[in-house]
Amino acid sequence: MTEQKRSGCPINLTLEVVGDKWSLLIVRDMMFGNRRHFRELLTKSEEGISSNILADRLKTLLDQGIVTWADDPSHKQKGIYSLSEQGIELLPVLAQMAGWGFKYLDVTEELGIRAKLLSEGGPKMWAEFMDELRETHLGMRRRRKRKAGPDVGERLQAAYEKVVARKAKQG
Amino acid sequence: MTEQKRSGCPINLTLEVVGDKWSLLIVRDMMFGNRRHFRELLTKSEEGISSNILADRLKTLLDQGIVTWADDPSHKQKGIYSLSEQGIELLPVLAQMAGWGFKYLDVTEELGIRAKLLSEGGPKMWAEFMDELRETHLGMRRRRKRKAGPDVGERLQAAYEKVVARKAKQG
DNA sequence: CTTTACCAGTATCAGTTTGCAACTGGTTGC
DNA sequence: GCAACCAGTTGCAAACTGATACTGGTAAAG
Repeated sequence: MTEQKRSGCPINLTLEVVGDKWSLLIVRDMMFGNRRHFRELLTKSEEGISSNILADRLKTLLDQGIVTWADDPSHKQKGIYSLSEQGIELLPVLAQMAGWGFKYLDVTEELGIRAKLLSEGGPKMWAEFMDELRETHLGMRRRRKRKAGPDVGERLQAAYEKVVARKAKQG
Repeated sequence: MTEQKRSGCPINLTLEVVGDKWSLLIVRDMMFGNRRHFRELLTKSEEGISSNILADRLKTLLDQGIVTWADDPSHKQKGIYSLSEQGIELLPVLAQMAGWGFKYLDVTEELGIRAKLLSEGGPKMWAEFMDELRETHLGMRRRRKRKAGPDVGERLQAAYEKVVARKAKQG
């Protein structure tokens, strides 16, 4: 109600919505890790979010229309969180942030490989990945023709696992 | 020293650096408003940042190498803040955030017009603007040939002023 | 040369947010 | 029917935020 905006600038408004240390990480985990349940987001979080913060951020992401919620028919207690179109369209923001972080910050190899590929892939790859997200989160048929090879999501995941495996072998 | 990272993920690391409600607004004002002095950033801030927060954020932006500081020869007390290459390369992040905010949030017309143009202009326009920023902040000669028309920065500013003028006339 | 305006911050302190840890109330699988 | 799992909620100390006042100095005007 009394939530007054500091200004009507699009950058400011975006920051008021997702400009904190956790919201975009939740979106990231839903996008790239396909975490859809509260417990998944909680326990598989690389950064170790705490449950009250997760609950609070999910509430605002829901209020903002960035994610949606639905019953999980397989389990009376479970709910499924999905990205909305608005949430899916945060991908380019995340991709640019990932690219910048990869270039300038002290990124670990296994967690940086996705950023590298996504950055090299550019807007075309992002659009393809967003189409895949529309399929898994919105239940939409893909507009774009399915490419011959594996999905963008699968390629990113495979590249990540390859690095993890190599590092494990090296010890 | 004891500043431990939550994870080595590029998105997380980026958020740890600029994932708060003010840092990117300071960068925005330096980029699009050419605010270079403390007082300019303080008093011309659309959102009304307070001096302690501004001082604190400038300190971390300096620590992170996103902005640099130099004496202003014209005034013994003034310093000039400039964007580094690393800071200039935050432009695509800001542009994507601006585009998303413009599309989904309650942006005012005069503050949204730059976002609209920048979004429509795409990566090519961003690259051109970044070259202009390298000129004004790094003192570099432009690599790209100077286009016939006015600068991107000038075009954005002119579009903003046009909207302001029209709204003033209307009432 | 002295008064006023401007400059870059710092200090203080109340209010808010964060985040760990423990807990609630329920469901599912064995 | 009992252990494990589910989605959160609660309590509380510590950290962070932000409005306001203030410091110590420089520049410009009269």
